[in-house]
Amino acid sequence: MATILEVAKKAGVSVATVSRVLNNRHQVREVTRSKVEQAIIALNYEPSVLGRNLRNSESRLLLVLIPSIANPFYTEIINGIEDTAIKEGYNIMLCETDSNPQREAIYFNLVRNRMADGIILMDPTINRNNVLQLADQHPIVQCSEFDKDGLISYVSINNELAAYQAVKHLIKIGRQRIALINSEEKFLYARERRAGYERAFREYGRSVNPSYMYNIKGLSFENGQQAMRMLLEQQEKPDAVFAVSDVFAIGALKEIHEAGLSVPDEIAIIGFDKISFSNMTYPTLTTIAQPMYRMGSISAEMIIAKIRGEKVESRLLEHELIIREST
Amino acid sequence: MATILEVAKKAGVSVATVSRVLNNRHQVREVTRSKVEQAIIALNYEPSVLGRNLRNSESRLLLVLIPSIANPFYTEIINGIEDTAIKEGYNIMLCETDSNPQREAIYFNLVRNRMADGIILMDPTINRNNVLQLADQHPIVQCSEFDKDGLISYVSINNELAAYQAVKHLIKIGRQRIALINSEEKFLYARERRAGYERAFREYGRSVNPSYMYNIKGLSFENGQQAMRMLLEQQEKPDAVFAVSDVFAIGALKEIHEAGLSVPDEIAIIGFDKISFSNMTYPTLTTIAQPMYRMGSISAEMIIAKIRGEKVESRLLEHELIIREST
DNA sequence: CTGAAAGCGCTAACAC
DNA sequence: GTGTTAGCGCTTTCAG
Repeated sequence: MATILEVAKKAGVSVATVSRVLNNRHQVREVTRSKVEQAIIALNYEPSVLGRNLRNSESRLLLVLIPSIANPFYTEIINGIEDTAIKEGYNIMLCETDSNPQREAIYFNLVRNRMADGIILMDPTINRNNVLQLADQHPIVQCSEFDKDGLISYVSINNELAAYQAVKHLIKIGRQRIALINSEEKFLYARERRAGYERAFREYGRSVNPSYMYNIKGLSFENGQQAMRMLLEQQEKPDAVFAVSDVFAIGALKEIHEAGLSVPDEIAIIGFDKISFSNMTYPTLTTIAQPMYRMGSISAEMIIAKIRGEKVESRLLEHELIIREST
Repeated sequence: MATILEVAKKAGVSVATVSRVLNNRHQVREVTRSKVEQAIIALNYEPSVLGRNLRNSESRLLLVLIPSIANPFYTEIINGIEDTAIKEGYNIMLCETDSNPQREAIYFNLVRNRMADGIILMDPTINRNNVLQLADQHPIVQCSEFDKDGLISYVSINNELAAYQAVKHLIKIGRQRIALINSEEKFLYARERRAGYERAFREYGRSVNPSYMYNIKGLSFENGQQAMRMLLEQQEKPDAVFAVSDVFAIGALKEIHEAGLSVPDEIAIIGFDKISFSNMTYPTLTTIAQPMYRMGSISAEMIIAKIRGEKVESRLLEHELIIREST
């Protein structure tokens, strides 16, 4: 494996000159440059990023932390991150926390020990103190879930408003008993979406029925299915469901099918996120579209700006109600 | 940001000693060790992996190349990779190629310039010559799709046999007109699965009907849906479909529903992979389960062994036919 | 058991 | 325009 020194010798120049052509500094004569380039080709030389990183004290790596890569909500965000990261000369290290604090600790150390230049954090279950402590020393941006105190920059959507619009849509199509399948309320998005649900009820002079509101642990299809099973066991079944994720909604839909009920005739259902599956269900799923790709690409821009020492502003992006067959 | 030198000074020892306690070398007196440890805590010191990497000429990073993170087939494999990588002190850089040769080139360079110690390659569309050239110089393992010439280590399953069993299952439940929704045959798995499909036909003395065999571009739900649409336009509709991925099968299922046909009564359908969503469709999907987690974890073990300079053997793992409601 | 010192491969002052 | 040289932060002989 050739080094810069060997290239320099072969080309009959100094390592500094080689470094200059490598980094496209324009203070190199054309003749010299081509001599160097030939030596590079002859030796099949590839500059070691290890030396460069140490010298520049940077890794050009972005750490992206998600709870689970299997959750399709994150995949499009990651696309957005990756595209802009590459454009800016960064690569991403995608890591799953499994919402496991130990893993989280390992990954946080990756930025402490300079393996990564910054973190885009998408795990909502994170320990708040640890994050704040890390944010004190290192660039960090939260995407989707965030800390309301505003100490850490974030990009997200207006969850309260989105939920409000979702439930209002169900009310407008004439539904009376609207259930809520929600996550645990330790998550900000869960609290805000419940608030939106309640606001819609208030606005139409209705009172919420706590037995129609489920907070479930976990984020999988099966969890949504379980919640729906409980809901269907009630004396008076709901005639509509607002699920705070498409994944939950799809699980719920499955359960409704198994119970032999029809969607949307007997039960209307609305999800959240607009993951690609949501268009493959039968019937297709009404949902709130989050601008996931943009959320990712803006997160990447923000974290890179922070790494460069620039000031950045948190952002709330637009969402959109997508009406399809399930309502 | 404290350096090893500052710690050494504070503890009144040399940097060598600090390095020794950092790396748990046992040739350090207990008193000295604790002096150093206190200094580390006092200074809130974190060793820089940049210096260490340069010195050791390794990055402890594994590059994982997949066509698309949105494809659920890969997500469980990645889980397997990540778990064993962490156990061995490696982290993974997950990168999407989008089956784009330019991106592929960027990522291949990551190992050439020592940003990553090795590659787990899962993109089937890769340029063969480039891979072979890279494999000549750097550790690389193929997962799932591989090169039959055996020049590069791989872990996969017996695709021909799996497809044969899938089709045999359809024959055994009495289906006469069994269609095949396949990928492009530039992929080895597509060729092998077709071979398995044909073997089952031969074994039962049937001849294949080319108009029931579709090779489609792309890997998305929509592609499966399109293929099914074509299939349903034939004078004599198929009464069963073998799709080479669950994603295709789910798209096909959607199209069958839209055509008002019932599954499995009018058309039986079998997928491939056993992604989690395959259990949430209506009806649930019969499929071939690939041992995705194990494929991932074995790939990781193999690449790490290679990095260490050990010899490794390619592996074909067991699959399993999972019969559910769609057949 | 500990320290001195060389050096991993690169970049960027600084000098000419 | 180009070369010399001093590190970036760490690990590891080699001495003692």
